Amino acid sequence: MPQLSSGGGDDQGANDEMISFKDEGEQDEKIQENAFTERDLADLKSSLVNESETNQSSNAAAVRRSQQNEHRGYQEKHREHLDSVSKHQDGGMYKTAYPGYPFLMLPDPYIPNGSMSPSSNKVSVVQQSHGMHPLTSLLPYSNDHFNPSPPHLPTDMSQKGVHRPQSQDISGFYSLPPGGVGQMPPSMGWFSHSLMLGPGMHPTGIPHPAIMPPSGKLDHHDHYDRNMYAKPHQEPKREKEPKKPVIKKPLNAFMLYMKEMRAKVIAECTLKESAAINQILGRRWHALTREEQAKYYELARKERQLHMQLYPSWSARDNYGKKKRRKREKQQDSSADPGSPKKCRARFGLNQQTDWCGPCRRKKKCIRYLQGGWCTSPTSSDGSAIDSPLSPVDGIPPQPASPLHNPLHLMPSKHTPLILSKSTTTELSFKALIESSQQHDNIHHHHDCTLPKSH
DNA sequence: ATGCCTTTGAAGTAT
DNA sequence: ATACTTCAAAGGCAT
Repeated sequence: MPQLSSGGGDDQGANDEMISFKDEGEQDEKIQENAFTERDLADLKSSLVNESETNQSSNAAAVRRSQQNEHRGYQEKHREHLDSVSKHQDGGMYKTAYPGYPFLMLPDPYIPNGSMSPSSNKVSVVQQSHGMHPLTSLLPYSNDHFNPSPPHLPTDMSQKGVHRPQSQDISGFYSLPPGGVGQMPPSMGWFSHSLMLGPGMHPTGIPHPAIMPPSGKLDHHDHYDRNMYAKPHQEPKREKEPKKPVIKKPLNAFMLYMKEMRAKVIAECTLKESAAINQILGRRWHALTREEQAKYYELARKERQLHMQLYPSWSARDNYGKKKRRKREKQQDSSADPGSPKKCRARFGLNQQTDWCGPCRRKKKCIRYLQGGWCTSPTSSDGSAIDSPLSPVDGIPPQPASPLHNPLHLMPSKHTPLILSKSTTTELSFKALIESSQQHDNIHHHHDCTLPKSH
């Protein structure tokens, strides 16, 4: 599986998460196939983390942390911060077009004094099959969702990139969420989508999908229709509910990839169920070359950086625990005794230092799994252990012998892409999953979506 | 109306 | 330090 080496370079330090779940041999093989060597990756990583970014990120992170507990002056603070950011950009921060992304103006941090040549081809030379711009689908909101901006607003961003008029009181033109400019959304944020939207688009790119009304779900179209082009006199209503809008997490590399490829998979597979589609996308993600993945990691890194700049006081903690704590409840249900990793290792005679046991997430491959068993000893509803009932077939993880013997919560999802859930048991999905199961781990297939073309 | 499913990765909390 | 959890997107489906 193509992976980026951690190299400790990522400003978010997330690369240690990029763990292969394929056999090492397989990975090695692929690595050999790729001209993109580990060294290349190291170079890439180092190039991704350049001096300016480091400074900027660290500064932003510092500010972020320092403001973590400051909930006052929320609006003003963000406004001020954005002003400063904008000024910084005016100072030449955004000035160079990124060859890989013709429409995207990159901030200097990504093009550090030329040290990270955007034309290095290590990041941007991703084939744009399907005739889709690499960022097109990454923009959560296509042009269709936007109307032409007011004619009085500047539209020429080709020179200044994502210049956002600081002096303009945007709230005077648009009804902004309580966060005002400071709540301008991040994901593929103002710099990206404002640039991608083409002439006539409001350069501020306000608002943004990352900002969700406190109420929760909101259709993207709806979101933009209401916020971006809402009229100022809707303000009074908001005053009644000066709730802080929800700032969404920046999308990670895989999420960006999914955004881009979902439509394609839907078209190819005649599928609409996201669960099934995501399984396909997950496999395709692993089948991507390092260069291809690097593109998305790079984009994700930019997203995080931009997010950090836009919302220095934001933390993922802000959205933590807001969703149903279903998993916790599930765990309570299934907590007959999956056992701690330590206990699990001991139980299976694994090395406590090197072997992995537990939920098979991250880090090393589960030895137990490789042996055809379960990463942890699954337990039935009565708490009795069920030990490795099935053997893997052609690398396919053991599938549940029965619902009783296979509580889904005991099945590491990464190893069970074919869970036949209630939502995937339709005939179509079933066939799709069966077929995809036959291709599981076959990362070299070109069309891993051999789903029925018709119903 | 709300949550689940399903994926990977980032970042949070818990131990 | 490590393990584990939550949330990002998506849309059909179940409750």
